[in-house]
Amino acid sequence: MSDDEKLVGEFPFLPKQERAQAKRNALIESGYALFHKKGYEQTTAKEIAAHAGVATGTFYRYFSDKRQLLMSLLEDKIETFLPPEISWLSSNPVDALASSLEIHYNRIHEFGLRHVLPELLSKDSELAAVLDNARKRIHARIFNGLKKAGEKGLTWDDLDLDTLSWAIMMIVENGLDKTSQSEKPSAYQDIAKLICRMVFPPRVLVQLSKNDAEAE
Amino acid sequence: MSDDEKLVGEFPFLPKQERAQAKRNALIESGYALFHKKGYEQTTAKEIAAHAGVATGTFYRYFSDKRQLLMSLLEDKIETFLPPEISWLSSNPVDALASSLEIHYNRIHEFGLRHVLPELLSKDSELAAVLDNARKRIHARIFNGLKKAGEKGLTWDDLDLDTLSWAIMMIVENGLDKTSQSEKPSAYQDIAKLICRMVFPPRVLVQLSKNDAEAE
Amino acid sequence: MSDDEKLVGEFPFLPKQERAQAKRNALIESGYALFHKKGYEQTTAKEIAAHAGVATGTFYRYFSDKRQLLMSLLEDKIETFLPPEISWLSSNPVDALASSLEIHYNRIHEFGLRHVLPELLSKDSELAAVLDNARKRIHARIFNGLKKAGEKGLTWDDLDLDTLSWAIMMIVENGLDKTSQSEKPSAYQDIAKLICRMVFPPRVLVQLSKNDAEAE
Amino acid sequence: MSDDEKLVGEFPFLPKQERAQAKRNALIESGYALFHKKGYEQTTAKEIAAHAGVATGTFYRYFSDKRQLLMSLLEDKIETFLPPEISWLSSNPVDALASSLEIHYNRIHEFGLRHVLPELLSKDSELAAVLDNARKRIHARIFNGLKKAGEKGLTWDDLDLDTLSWAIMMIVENGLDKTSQSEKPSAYQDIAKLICRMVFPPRVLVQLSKNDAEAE
DNA sequence: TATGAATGAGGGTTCATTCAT
DNA sequence: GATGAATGAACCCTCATTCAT
Repeated sequence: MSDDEKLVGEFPFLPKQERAQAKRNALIESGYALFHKKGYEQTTAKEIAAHAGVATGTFYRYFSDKRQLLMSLLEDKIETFLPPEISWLSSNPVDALASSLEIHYNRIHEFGLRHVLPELLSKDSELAAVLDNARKRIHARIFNGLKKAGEKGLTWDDLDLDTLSWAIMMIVENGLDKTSQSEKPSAYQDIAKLICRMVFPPRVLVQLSKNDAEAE
Repeated sequence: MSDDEKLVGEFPFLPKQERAQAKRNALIESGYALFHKKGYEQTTAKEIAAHAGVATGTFYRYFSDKRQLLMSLLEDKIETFLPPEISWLSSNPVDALASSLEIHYNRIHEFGLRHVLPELLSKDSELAAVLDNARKRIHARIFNGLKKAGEKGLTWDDLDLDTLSWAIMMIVENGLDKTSQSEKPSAYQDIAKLICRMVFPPRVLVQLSKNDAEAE
Repeated sequence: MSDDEKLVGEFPFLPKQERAQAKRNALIESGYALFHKKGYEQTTAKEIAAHAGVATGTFYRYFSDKRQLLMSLLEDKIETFLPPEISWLSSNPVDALASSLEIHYNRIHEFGLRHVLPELLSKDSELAAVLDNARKRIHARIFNGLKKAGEKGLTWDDLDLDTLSWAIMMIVENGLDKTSQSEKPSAYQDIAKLICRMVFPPRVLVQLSKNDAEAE
Repeated sequence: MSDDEKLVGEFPFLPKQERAQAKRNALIESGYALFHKKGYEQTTAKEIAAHAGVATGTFYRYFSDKRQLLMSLLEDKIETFLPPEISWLSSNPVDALASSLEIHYNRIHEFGLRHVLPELLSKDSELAAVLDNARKRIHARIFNGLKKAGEKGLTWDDLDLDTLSWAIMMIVENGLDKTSQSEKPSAYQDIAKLICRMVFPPRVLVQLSKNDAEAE
């Protein structure tokens, strides 16, 4: 399956750029894996290089230092932070939300770098900017979804959308693993229900599910 | 010239134990201040000792290492994490909650170690345990408050209290500073309202404020 | 766009050897320029190659290492060290010497490698030999000039020509820039006068300038 | 002979400050020895520490880096650069100068750092300043000696003292080792004679030695 | 006990040199 | 030949920890 072996007689190479790209990616993946496993400060450039199967010096061909690798890593992976679009207008918002949450929590969990970042933020404003930007995008995405729902007259009419988006983000952003001792199957349903109660007045929820029932 | 040498046969002001205790405290406070300002990894034992006005070696008489100082520090300060008791039963739960939130956010903000901790957790399970324990206490406190309210029939009747407590904790634990660009005066009110909507059905909120009005 | 590719069936302008020679020269010139600007130790092979417009590896086709390039460089440029022939017999030796000095100081100054070499000498006897050889040639040139003047009976009759040549070399070799704060226009004249006093007894100087006056 | 062993029962220490000073000195001496032997760039901080019998880190307690050790070293040793006071007024200036030269050349030779410095000067202006200052002191010392002789009417009356001092400095500063192949016993005498010819008109030299003869 | 000088392993980074393409 | 990515030994420097005083 290796890209290096095709036909007879070996053509053992990718064009230069691709090979370099591959190496760069290997370093990013190694950085990711090791930051994830051991934390950022505890991981050395040497280790990352070794894990990627290249020499120490090669690390510095692709990245000016460890920090810059982290930045690249984040830019590559930051999409993971974005929650999926939430369809508030669906006939059954609780279920829809629950399934969105499940997908998102899994992605977040898979992207295990959240706990690596906080200490760095205070001393690295560029990094902070990258993350802050990601956060703003999440917030905006939630905000816009809610706004559409609001325009249809579905939400509470005295909502502060900014605060609400933020609160949802807080819930969405923090994995379930914190209290994972319980890990009950209905967790996503329960969270979805809570969030819906912040968003919709009860009558809307009833109405929506009635539509749902009729539609069946 | 030392404080310890005056006249003959001087009495040290504090019994030995107390003086040692004072030194220990000075180290903890210095550690706290420096971790806060520069981050945990960026702070050296020497700096902490210097800041506390003792010699480097003295640090190691009181703490086996930097990590252990952090643990002690947390045990001293962890109370700050605990939100104040929330009086869900108050006649005006939104206002009561808003004011509790404000107090708590301020305390959390003042305790600036939150951003120092996460990376350490992954490699130090003992530390994780300390924090997890704090978290459990917060959760329990919220949980119990809600339970009492539930027993009075005030809350939604299909609540999963565990999940709800957790969601409130997520909102409560994460400072407002994240989206601090807005920083509107009504922020606490808005958050409190959202939380109350997760907890109480509308009619209860109406009822409670009616009581409130009548009481006046 | 390369110079090598124009039309079909292009003739390379230079035979292979010449092109190689050109590359070699480019490397030497680049080495010279960079050693001059940044010092020997501070200049990397990569930089020299880049400055010469060739790949790093190409450097090592032409020179076994950086040191060897320096040697070649010196062999190319060492002529600059040689002071111009000094015409002691001229009717006005002071003026003649002054003008020779001016020319030589300028050449020495333009060849800015003097400050690069000394440290290398102690650890590289081959390099030391190259420079020592250059020095011997300078010494010999001065020595022979003086000898001719001596044979005409013009110099002090108790001169040790070896020592005198050496002393002149010391003065000639070290630029004026050391005490350049003064930088007076008469500097070369003054030095020339001093040197002439080491070489000629006063009466010869008088005699020579008398001839000079008569000749006019 | 060690300072550590006196009497019975060992009193194995110097007061703290002295021990620190001793260590600092050991480092300076080691730096000196190694710079001398291998050159500045070729000597590592680790080596200096090892040679001084201390750990690498100890080096950095006493010096911020290698460069700073060099500066201290120079400040310690720079006196060696200063030639001894030259007594131009002595009855036999050639002999007096010859003996001064011999002393100075030996000192210079013993202080083998001259060849270490030049490359550094171009990139380290602080270091350049230290050396420039030393040079100025040498120049001033020679200058003043000459001035006194001039005031007594002993020297050529059309001397530019600045240039003359500089020329003498060039001769004095550069060891004999350059052309050391010859190394004849009369070398100092010969040089002294040359210098005296730059300074004194012949009649003064004659006069002075006549005085000398009479005094005997 | 308190001190702070000393330790030395280990981190980040550079660069002369090689070698597959 | 020419290329330039890759190598890895070696550099500089830091700092957690020890220990003689």
